[in-house]
Amino acid sequence: MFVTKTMPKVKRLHENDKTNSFFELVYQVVALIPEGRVTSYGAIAKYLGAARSSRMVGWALNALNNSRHDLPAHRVVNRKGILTGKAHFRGIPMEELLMQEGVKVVDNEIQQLESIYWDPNEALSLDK
DNA sequence: AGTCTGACGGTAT
DNA sequence: AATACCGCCAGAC
Repeated sequence: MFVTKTMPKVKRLHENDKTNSFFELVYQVVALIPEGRVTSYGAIAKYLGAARSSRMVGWALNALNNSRHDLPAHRVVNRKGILTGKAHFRGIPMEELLMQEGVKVVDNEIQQLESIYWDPNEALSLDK
């Protein structure tokens, strides 16, 4: 399920299969977010070729709630660095998960977002 | 089958 | 600066 250097393939997969692969693609990208870094729903959507489907990224992560997984969903925040998905976390709070990785969070908002922001559009650039 | 609802984001007002 | 609007589309009814 997880992909590393084959992300370009992911794009092709998306083009070929427009049914329900979107969630899987989201999970693949989320799995690649480095510890201590965060990205946004919109950035993931854009990387998957669905720039205007950021809401679906959140929806995809929401679907994780009822199943076991090892995805760092807490590393996905909105474009301003606000922990908008906080309410959906069970067990360890999203904020705490981030703190454990050294990410500073104050009042639901990530501090110094720019310095830890991880953009799949750059990190997983197809040009590389 | 039709409607509604979002872990969003951009564009307009 | 703040608010409003709406496209996106899979699922739940």
